[in-house]
Amino acid sequence: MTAYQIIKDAIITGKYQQGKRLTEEELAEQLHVSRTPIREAIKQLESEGLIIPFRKRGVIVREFTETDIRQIYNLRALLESYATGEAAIQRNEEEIFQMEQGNHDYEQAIRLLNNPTLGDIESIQQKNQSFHSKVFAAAHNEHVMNHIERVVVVPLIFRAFYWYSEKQLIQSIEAHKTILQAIKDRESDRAKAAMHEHIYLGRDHVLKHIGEKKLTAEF
Amino acid sequence: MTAYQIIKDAIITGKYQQGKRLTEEELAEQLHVSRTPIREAIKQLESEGLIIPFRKRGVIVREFTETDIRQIYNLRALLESYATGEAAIQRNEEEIFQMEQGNHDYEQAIRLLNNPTLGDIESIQQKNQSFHSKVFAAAHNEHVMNHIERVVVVPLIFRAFYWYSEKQLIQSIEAHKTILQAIKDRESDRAKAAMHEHIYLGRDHVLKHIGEKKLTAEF
DNA sequence: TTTTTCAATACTGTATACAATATAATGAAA
DNA sequence: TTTCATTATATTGTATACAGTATTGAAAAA
Repeated sequence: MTAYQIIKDAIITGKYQQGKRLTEEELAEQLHVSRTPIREAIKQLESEGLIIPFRKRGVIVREFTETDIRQIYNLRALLESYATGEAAIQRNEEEIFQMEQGNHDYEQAIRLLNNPTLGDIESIQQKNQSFHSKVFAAAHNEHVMNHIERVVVVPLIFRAFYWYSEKQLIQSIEAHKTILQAIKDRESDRAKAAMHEHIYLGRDHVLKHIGEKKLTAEF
Repeated sequence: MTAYQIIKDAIITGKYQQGKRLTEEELAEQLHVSRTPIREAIKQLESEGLIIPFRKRGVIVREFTETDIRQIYNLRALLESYATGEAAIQRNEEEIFQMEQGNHDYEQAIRLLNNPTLGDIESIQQKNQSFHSKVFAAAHNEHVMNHIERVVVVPLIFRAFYWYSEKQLIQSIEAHKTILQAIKDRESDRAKAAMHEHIYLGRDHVLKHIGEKKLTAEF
């Protein structure tokens, strides 16, 4: 694990809470490395928008407002739906197989769920992302892919899965199946629209819950 | 000027040609700085996709194929048209004024053009970008803005403005005016579509000319 | 008390030396 | 002559010292 990954994880999981100030020296000591790799990590995280400079005295972990979250999800919807539409045109049989497998894994993980732990949630989240990635890969468009990967990962949002009811999780499997079928049928517009809607459902789910329960580190 | 900006400019202007290999030490010597700021610059340029690692022995300036150019312009069209549609909804009077001023400056620069030098072309290009930026600013969406800023860099390498005829330049002023009017009228879809088309014209212009005259550093 | 000036300090920014490592070159074995 | 193992070398990765600078705090002036 690089310093970059460690710090990023600490932010995403909420170990470094929003608004927390970080200095190079402090991080270097915590991770038992020199300031050099820490500086590198900070620069990168800054460019990703996860931290922001704090008047030449280190950085602070960025706080995301409801507006930020809405804008980020809308951007995701824009990019991912575009890529999905392209995937419906460019995909080959091998990629169809990969996507089917990806969604199968996702479905399995959900069906086996019972009294989920934080680790289970993370695993589900990861399998969901893996399915999405397989869809984008089928678009054969490196540039769109890069932009999708750069869309800000909002801290603590992985917990959205924690808030899903069993019914909602099963609906998300169905959404994946709809997307996949449209891609198989080369119905580009339909695949695109289905992905768009799928992400909007996720967005609204998150927005509904951040109101109820503020995103904090306590779990 | 930071090391980052110097190297980036050298790539955009073609001083460092596509395929050229660069090492930290070499760059450090050329720019009369130590390897530290060079490393920082390289990391950033790598993340922007302008250079790619060359088997742990420095980096090479990335080469872009016709497919890359098409994909990048399509992505630009997607993001910029989205932002333009949002701008038509979110804009305020001050921003309208800024956009008008921006396009006025662009028009002036073109009308005064006569036997243009490379500097003139660069100035026009910059004024065009300035107008576009003012449109995106009116969208009040930092996240989309960040993505747009990342996608407009590569097209700079291909110097679209160098090949524009006077007639085409005047057409681009008109396109800006159409976009601006739609934003003023809060006609979101129309503004979006006009921007989309404007960028597609730019794309096709570039694609047409990369075949004719190879893009080299001699200028 | 409020504002201004100045010094202290808490940092970041840069240079440099050295460690680690992948690649290239060399020579030995097949 | 080709393949494999070994050494040399080019180059990145990391630690560290010191330079530079904005911010803070303290003292002096208003």
